Amino acid sequence: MTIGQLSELTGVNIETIRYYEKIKLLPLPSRAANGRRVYGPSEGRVLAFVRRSRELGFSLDEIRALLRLSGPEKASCREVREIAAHHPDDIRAKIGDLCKLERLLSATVARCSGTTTAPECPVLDILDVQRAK
Amino acid sequence: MTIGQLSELTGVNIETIRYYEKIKLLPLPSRAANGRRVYGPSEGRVLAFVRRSRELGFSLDEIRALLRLSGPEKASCREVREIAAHHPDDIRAKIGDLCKLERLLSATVARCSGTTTAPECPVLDILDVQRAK
DNA sequence: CCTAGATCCTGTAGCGACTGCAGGATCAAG
DNA sequence: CTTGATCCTGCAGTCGCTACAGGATCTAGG
Repeated sequence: MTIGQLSELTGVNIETIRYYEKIKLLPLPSRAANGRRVYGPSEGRVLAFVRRSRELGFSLDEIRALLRLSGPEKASCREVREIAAHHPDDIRAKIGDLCKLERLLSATVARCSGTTTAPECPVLDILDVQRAK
Repeated sequence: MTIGQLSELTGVNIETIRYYEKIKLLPLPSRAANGRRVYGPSEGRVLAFVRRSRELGFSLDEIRALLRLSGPEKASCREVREIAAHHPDDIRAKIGDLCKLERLLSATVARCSGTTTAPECPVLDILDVQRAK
């Protein structure tokens, strides 16, 4: 598989694949005689794992740790749990923040007629004056 | 007011204030004889505006635009509305993503006993195999 | 066989929004 | 007069990419 095909298959940008290689998230792939990278199906699976983990909000460092744990068979589920466990809390907190924010912003934009001049604009008011959470 | 007091007052890091100045988000402050930055209450208000806008998810470029609109009295509310209006949608989309993610992750972590070895760990499974949204 | 365009290579610089540090100057309190 | 806090400038680093520049090589069509 060429890097382009791997990119196609996993939905990960070519540049990003090379970047992952550079920061040693992915192992150095073998090379064809012409110097081009050659990938097999196992590399595809690893990269898909990385992509999926990114989508779930894990950092590249955490993914590195997860890959280490999923590789050699000796790893314990508990360690995986430790990495994964704090995420739902973070996420819930973020959701809460965003919900408050969404209510405030859309209510404010709704009150904004679009006709008055800036000094009376509710959107500017809310940024300027209002301190309510 | 010194930069430290301004930082205290607004909750914006000193380094960040200087950064905002460098990228011309904030105007150059006047200086005391010893070369130190001196701020008045109006600078405090502007910086608080910036902070609040950041909390609401506006980019520094958008904030620059909002400041321009809120400054000279001629600005129209409609332009403000244009900048603000697309945010609630973005935010709602983000909330939706995060909710799905939170459900998936916490259900998975719950299923993870912490006792099995890595190959059977549900957390690793979900990253590795499962493709469901 | 030749050419055009696609794909690949390395290496480096840029993004946003900061954060941190080096190395020095100056201030305020005891 | 000394100590420690605060300030100054300027630059490098963070994260997770993305976008070049400038070249080499592959593949398909004529």
